[in-house]
Order: sequence, then C-alpha cells, then structure tokens
Amino acid sequence: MDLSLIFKVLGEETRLRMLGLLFDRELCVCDIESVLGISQANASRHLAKMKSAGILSSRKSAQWVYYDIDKLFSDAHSDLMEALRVEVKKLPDYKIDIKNLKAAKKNTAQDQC
Amino acid sequence: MDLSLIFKVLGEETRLRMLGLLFDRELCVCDIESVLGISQANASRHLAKMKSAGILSSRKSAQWVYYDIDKLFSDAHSDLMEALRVEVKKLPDYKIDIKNLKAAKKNTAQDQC
DNA sequence: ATCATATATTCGTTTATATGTATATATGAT
DNA sequence: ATCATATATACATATAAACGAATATATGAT
Repeated sequence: MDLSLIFKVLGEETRLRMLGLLFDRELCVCDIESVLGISQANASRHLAKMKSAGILSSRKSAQWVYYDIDKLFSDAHSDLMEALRVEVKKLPDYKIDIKNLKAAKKNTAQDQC
Repeated sequence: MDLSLIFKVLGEETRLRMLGLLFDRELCVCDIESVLGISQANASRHLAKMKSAGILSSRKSAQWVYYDIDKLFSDAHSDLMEALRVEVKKLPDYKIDIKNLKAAKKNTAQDQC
C-alpha cells in the first residue's frame, strides 16, 4: 500500500467525479464516459489507474466492464473512504453528474449502453 | 476549496512525511529539512505548496518560519484530517522521522537550528 | 463470416511536477 | 558595516501525467 500513490490518484478532478458516481453503485465504462462527457479512452485510462492503485475493482460481463469501489481497500481504509465520500459529494459537479446518470439510466434498457 | 488540488498536494511522499511531523507540533523549515534529510530549497518549496493549498499555515519569528497544520483547514475537513493523521502515522518512515526529530531537538537549544 | 459495440492500449504531444544549483532577501550577532 | 544563518525564489532540466487520435481485442448479434 502506497499512501502517496493513493493521493496522487485521487488528485485529479475527473477521477474524483468518477468516485462520486461509484460510491453508491457499480457502473460500466460507457456509463461513466457518457455521464461525465469524456472520451472512451480517457474514461478507461482513469478507471484503470484507480484500479491499479487498488481503489477500484472490476468485473467483466459480456462486452461490458463494471467498476466499483474495491471492498478490501474500502475496509482497509474505512476512515479515509468515509471522509472521501463526504468530500466528493460536496464537489460542484456531483449533483449534476448524478442527475445525468439517472436520466441516462432511465432512457436505456438494462443490457445496452 | 479545490479537493483535487488538496489530494494532488498530499500525493507526494516527502510532503506526507512532513505532515507526519507537523500533526503534533509546529516546526521551522530547518528542523524539517534536517530531520528528513532534504535540501533547504526542497523543504521550503514543499511547505509553500502545502500552505498555498490551505493545508498549512506559518508564522515568522526572528529568522525562522514555523509551519503547522492550518486550523481553519483542519476544522473544515476534520474527518479527512483525522483519517490522514491515522494513515500518515502508518508510513514506513514515520517512526524514524519522529525519532530523528526528538534527537535533533535534544541536541539543540531553543533558538537555533 | 461480417458487423456493431465496448474496452484497452499505443503513439505522439502538451503540460505539470520535482529537484539541483545558484541567488536574493531578511534577521540577528559581532 | 560585515558576516552568518534562515528562508524563498528563479532558472534549467528531468521525469511524470493527461489526452486526442488511432488501433487492437473481445463479445454478441445478424
């Protein structure tokens, strides 16, 4: 566990917005990419970076890859994660992002992006 | 308040070690520089960076500048700071740094560095 | 087999960060 | 006034990070 690496990874606005979305649900790359309005490559790279730092984990289902907060990480750093959850929900984009996510989910059947 | 900036600043090993020293006391630049074994310029720059992010504050007394955790910041982000305190004290260098600090303080009169 | 969709990765480029070295500034001691 | 000490800053350089564009790979549908 490398604390400075963890903070390095958290020190990027887009990744913090991703965490805002992932604190309460798992999401596939294409969900995140469309909600945040970023490129596919960019979404994938940011998620991969958080995963390699141990913060996220992922599972593959059909052609989709779903990311969520890593359970082991969350347990090992419960205080930090709780503080992070609180701070991330104060981000200026948080409410908009969640609203966009709900809207996107409503207009989309389960198994498509 | 820019959360991503805060984490960016925390995402550096030397700065985390500085916080380890500063959680329980204020210190001047030369204390920190000698305890961590880094150059004067480097110590000053890292401290300035944490100060400009709002994490530290400083006071000048004679030719020394003393840094400590900023009270307003600490109050505004109490959960984060508590989590940080816990994590920082787990750093591999923490115990050694504190030991070196005590040793340095013992061999030094109050008003010299 | 072909095509569409989802994801990851590579390459090149731009921007940011860290650090050594040197220097400027401030304070106090002589 | 001169010197020593403490701190900050400027400059140059090396390293890392972010990102667009293109491409590779995997999966499912037709």
